[in-house]
Parts: sequence; structure tokens; C-alpha cells
Amino acid sequence: MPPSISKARVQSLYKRLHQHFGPQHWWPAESSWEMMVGAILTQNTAWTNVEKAIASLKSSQTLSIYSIATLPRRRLEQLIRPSGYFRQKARRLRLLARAVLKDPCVTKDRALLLSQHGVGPETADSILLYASGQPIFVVDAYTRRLGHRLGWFKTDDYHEVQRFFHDRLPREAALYNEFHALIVRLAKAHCTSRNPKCRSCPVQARCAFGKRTRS
DNA sequence: ACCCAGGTGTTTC
DNA sequence: GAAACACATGGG
Repeated sequence: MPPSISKARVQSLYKRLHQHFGPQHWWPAESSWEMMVGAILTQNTAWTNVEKAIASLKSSQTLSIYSIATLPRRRLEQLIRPSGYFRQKARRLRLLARAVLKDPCVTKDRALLLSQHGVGPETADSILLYASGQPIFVVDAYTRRLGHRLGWFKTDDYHEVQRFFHDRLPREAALYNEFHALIVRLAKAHCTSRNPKCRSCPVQARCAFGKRTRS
């Protein structure tokens, strides 16, 4: 990883994003457990779909750890159906709920989180940052895309990208919280797949988002 | 009728 | 080991 990108550049991007969008107040959840449920449900899925699934859990009074741990599999599947991959995710949620009931420390320990089926590095780090307040930078598809477009790094490796940010930012949970939220905000606000025109982009004149690279 | 979304686990070369 | 595939719904 070339150290050629300075801390100042990375911190300057953060400042511009924060200036432009303001504080994001993440994670959008009312409790740590709801946050964890959202983290599983949002895997490769649009957040609007996750909202539907969470709303259906809430309205049926089945969002609690105990409910999700004990609900019949088919019932849980139907409740979270709008979030997609509903069979996989029902199983993952149930396993996670049971693990947390057995040992609440799971929520705070990276190795324990990663040993849960269906919890990979991004989900684990999201939980550590947003549910446990630990200063761990979360890397997602947007973070990689942004870094690539800005020429900051070429790698796709999760931990290499994470190290890039860890090396250039003070170790503060509040900062990592906002930064990641702002990157997601940027992705939603600016060039999405069908919107190649991007005015007043806080990142650069030529917008850093849009999955396809335009010619 | 495509393409995409706040990944992860399994299978295949 | 990397690369390809399966998983599924809903919105643009």
C-alpha cells in the first residue's frame, strides 16, 4: 500500500463530506440488537427493503433476541421476506440470537463475531462500531469504490483497505461512525447507476459513484 | 427487460 | 488460492 496518500487528504475528504451533508446520526436503529438485525438483513440488499423487514418484525412483536432465537423458522422467514435472501438470513439471525443469548460478549468480540455463520468482516465491524462503540473502521462496497475512483488504493482486500483508513485517521469511534455513514450518504445522494450526471459533488468534479465507469 | 443493492459461504478451476 | 456461483426481494 503506497503511503503516498497523506492523512491530510483523507481527513479533508471527511471534512468536505461532513460540511456538505451534516451529521448522519448512525446507525438507524433503536437498540443494539435492532442494529445487529439490520446488519445481517442489509447484506447486499437495499436499505429500503431492510426497513420493511424490520417494520414487520416490530409490528408482530418479534424483534427481541429471544423471539428471533425461538420463532419457528418458516415464520421468521416470512416476516423478513422483503429483505431478500430470506431463508439464509432467517437462519443467520436465529444463530446469532442464540449465540448472544448464550454469551452476550459475542457482541463485543471480533473473533467471536467472525466465528458466527453469516457474519463476515463487514458485518462484524459494523456491529463493533455501531452497537459496541469500538473504534473500528467499516469497509463496504462504497468505501472500496470511492477509494478506487480517487486513486487512493487498488486493492479489494478488506483488511488492506481498513488499514489504509486506520493509518490515516485518529482512532475515534465517533469519527469512524460519521465517516462511514457519510460515504453511504454520498452514494445514495449522488451518481447512482442511472444518474451519471453529478453536480456539486463534494468529492470531486467527476463524481466518484456509479457502479459502471463511464467512458 | 435489464441493473443494482450498506455480503457471505460454498463450489469449482 | 483466486474466481465463479448461489442466495431473493424491490426499486429505478
